[in-house]
Amino acid sequence: MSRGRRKSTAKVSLGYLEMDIMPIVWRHGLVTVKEVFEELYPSRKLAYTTIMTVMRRLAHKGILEVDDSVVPFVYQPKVGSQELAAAVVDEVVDRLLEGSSAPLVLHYLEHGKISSAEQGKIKTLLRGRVKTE
Amino acid sequence: MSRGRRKSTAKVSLGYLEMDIMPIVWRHGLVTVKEVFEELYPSRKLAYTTIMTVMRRLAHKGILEVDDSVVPFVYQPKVGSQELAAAVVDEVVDRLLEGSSAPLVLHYLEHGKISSAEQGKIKTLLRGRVKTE
DNA sequence: CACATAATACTACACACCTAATATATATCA
DNA sequence: TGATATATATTAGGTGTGTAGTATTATGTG
Repeated sequence: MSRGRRKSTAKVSLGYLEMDIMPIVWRHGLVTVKEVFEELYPSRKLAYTTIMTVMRRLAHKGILEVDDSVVPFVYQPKVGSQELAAAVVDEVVDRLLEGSSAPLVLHYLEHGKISSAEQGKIKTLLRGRVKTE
Repeated sequence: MSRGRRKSTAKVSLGYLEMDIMPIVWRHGLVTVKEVFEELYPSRKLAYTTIMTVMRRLAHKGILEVDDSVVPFVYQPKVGSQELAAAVVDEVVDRLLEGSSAPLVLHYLEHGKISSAEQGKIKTLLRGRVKTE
């Protein structure tokens, strides 16, 4: 059945500030600490060095990649948003829901905002599904 | 669009051990520290007092309720698994995916195990959906 | 090149969570 | 009721994350 191992991104655990920074990085693709700092500043009055510390930690975790051959350093994401979100959420699903994602899916279908386009994708997926169980 | 407040369960944040304990509590409904300890022990060789400390913390967070009128104390969940999982995952979705749950839903429809019964529910839901967005 | 400016490195503190040892209180049994 | 077993309370160390100050290094400018 090859339900295979928890794939690549193992041992994922992110703090809230780390999570808040990631979307900015994804939007930019290549980004400096300063750019993240300035984009985040209006909503979160954090020190520049705070952002730097956190971005360094993200790099240390393998979630960001740093090019330190130029100054200021240029950061870029090593994993995509869906991949990372799925990895983080998997930890929760595995623990709280003991692996069954269905309740969560139902929850979001009921309460989340899903565009028509996405509903279409879902229907298509459902048609072609192999019923696992 | 009433992006409204995060409903009841506000400020949800659980550690991994806290999460590992919750399914046991849900299964029992009413449970003592000892029962949780014994059920968890085969897979996690933790001290009895460790479980006690964590369960007390969960109670402090309002996730468990304690009846200390009897000894040993009896704990019970104050929130259901789906509700709690959704609250925790919402934090991640709001941050990493900036609120759009669709990518996650698609991810689980593709990679998660969804029973036929659940697929049926999903289809029904989809049929009756108000297309938001 | 000297100085100002910008960036990075280092250090640190607070709090949450995991873990558990030790101390104290509560039941239970002979 | 005294001893024993059981449970709870207290205390604490280690690590991760949020936050940021200070020190050091690199860059740009006159």
